Amino acid sequence: MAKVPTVYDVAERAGVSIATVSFAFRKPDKVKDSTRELVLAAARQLGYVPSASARGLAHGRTSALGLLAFDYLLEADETPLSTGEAVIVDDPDHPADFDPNANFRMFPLYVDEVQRGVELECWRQGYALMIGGRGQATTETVLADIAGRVDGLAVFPATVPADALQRIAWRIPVVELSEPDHDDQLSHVTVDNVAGMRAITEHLIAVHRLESLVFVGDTTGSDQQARFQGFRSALRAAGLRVPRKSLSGPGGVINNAAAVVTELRTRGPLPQGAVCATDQEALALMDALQAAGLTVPADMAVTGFDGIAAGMIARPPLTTVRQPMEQMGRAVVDILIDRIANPDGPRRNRQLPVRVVLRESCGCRP
Amino acid sequence: MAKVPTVYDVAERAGVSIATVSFAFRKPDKVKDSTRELVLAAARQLGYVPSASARGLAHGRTSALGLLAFDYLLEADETPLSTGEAVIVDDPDHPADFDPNANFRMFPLYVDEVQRGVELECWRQGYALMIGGRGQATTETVLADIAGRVDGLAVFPATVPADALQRIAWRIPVVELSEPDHDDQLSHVTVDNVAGMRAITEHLIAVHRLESLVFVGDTTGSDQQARFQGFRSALRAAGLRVPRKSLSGPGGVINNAAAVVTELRTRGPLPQGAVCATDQEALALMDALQAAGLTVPADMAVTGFDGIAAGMIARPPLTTVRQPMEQMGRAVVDILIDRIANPDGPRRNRQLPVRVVLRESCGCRP
DNA sequence: GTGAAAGCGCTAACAA
DNA sequence: TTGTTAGCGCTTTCAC
Repeated sequence: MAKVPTVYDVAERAGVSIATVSFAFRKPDKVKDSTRELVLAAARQLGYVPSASARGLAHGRTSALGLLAFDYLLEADETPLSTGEAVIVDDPDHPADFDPNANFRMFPLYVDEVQRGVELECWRQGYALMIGGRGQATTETVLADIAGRVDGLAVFPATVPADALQRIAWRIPVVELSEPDHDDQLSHVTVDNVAGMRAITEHLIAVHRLESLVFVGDTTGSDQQARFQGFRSALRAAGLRVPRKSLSGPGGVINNAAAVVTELRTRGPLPQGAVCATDQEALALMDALQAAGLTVPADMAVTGFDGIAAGMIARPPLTTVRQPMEQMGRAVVDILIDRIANPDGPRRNRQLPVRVVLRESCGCRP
Repeated sequence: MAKVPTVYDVAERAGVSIATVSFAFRKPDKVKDSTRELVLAAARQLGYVPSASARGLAHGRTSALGLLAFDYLLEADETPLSTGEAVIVDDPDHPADFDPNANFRMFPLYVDEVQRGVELECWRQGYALMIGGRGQATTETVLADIAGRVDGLAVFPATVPADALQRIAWRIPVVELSEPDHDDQLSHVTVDNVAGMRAITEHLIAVHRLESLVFVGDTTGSDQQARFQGFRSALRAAGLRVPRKSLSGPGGVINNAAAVVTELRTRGPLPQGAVCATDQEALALMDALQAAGLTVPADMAVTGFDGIAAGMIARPPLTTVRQPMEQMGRAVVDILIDRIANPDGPRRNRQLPVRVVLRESCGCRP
């Protein structure tokens, strides 16, 4: 790459001062038409591209927002680049990327859809988006790295240590997703997990007449906690037996669904339905159930929560509670931009509605 | 937001010079352990976050890559934020975001999956990713904006004017996706469209014994051009009649599939199969065919190209040629990083293999 | 309407 | 090992 042209080069070429060059770009009407043309032409000839770093430094803002993505499901296997020549048809060497079904189980997930909402809204509002996270080195480092580049930051839950986040929030507005307000500096975007889970559980009870239900899944996160609570409240309201705790195999349901199924069977008669904390856990459970020779929903109904795409292509298609993920992403940006414009205003929280999506895994017919 | 702490503040607090602060962060081993601790502690207390702008300016690189996303399918309707309270179940006011099927017709598409590959590889290699584009104001402006922030840039085909891209490429490495090398400054990542399309056409001919085939879809892009060519070459090799041009309704197939179906029917006997340039066009065609009372694949087989998710949940599931999208994204980053490290090296081109995915729309049984 | 000049916060020689 | 200092490229008063 040859030397990168700067304002100075443009100024020299156009025979004006650097201030004029700057004005020509930023305040076109503060410059005489003819000089502006002159400057723009010079810039064009030189291939001048303003440095965002310099601009950000001088101006004090970057006009970019940041998003820190998950660390939940880090891509363990660094899918190698395919080596082959440009060939076709059956290539069992690259199953992961070439098997759409396998691929679809991992993407798009909750994070991805929310991220998309963030992207769309950012662009709509003229912001660039800096994304970092998933699988990157030290979370703390990445955090600071991203935070240093943007005017506002969005983070997924449990992505970074709370105190680190606090520190950032002191500097720029931060929105945390799917995490209740814990009286910090952060703004929050959440959904009504309790009501969503209560509704889907009520459906199982009222429509499918199920009476013995279990809750399956990790309940560490506050989202999941709330879902468990919604489940229990529906059972309680219906006068049914309320399980005290969630079933969650050692190491989580997703990688240990078989163990969960075993536990389910050894406990006595199989429950009529399993309400899962997330779609991914529900899908893993369905797989394990079917691997054990059981049929969903005949032997046991299964429901999820989130509304990820994989639920649609599952057999049977998964009944679930869908979060308005794109909207959540948009809300995040909305809040961030508001907070940037209004740094001294109060932090904002926003709760969005969820929706029950009835498919077949609960016993509904297509 | 209170005053943002800088190196100076940290230095003062720690009783050292700013250089030491900088070193403590960047070259920890060039600083005595005790002073480093001191500095880090001071930084922590102050909530210091290094400014990426300043760093980028001083150091000459940003350690971020850029991706300029599509303008193809701009989201016409700026989905408004849902207004309601946190409620549940049936909310016909927000169909788009809440109807998973509708949603998955638009996401993830080709761009999205490639983008994901870019993200994963960026993070794996310790780069942040700046994304811009889709739906954003003037493409030229955005281009410069993004380009000014990053060390390397990836662009989707037909996203920006060639000359603008040239100018950027003179400054930082640029990789263009799905576009053949046209002897510019750019590097390229492509797939073997010709071979892929030839293979799927051969499948129709050899396995399903179809003899009258049409090609449907826009052939403006070079990707699509190559696919049409592959289609023709398969027909020619089989000694079948080779259509001279593609069928593409006014304004494209996607929004005008009904017109294409009408044309198909008025031309004489319905062809036995329609080979489409892209999955999206194939899906639109299938919809229109079914709306006209025809059955796929009985009345007419349909195939696509790309391997987007929507093809899997279509009825019947879409037979297609899948591009290794994640790999393409990873390859892009790979090239970019190589070119950054090696600015004077030659530009690089890379072609990846595609794969035929047989589902039901071609006549194959599940 | 245009130019001169003072930073913005950080890095990297070079000195000490 | 640490400090001094000169930029990095741009924005933005303030003069002219």
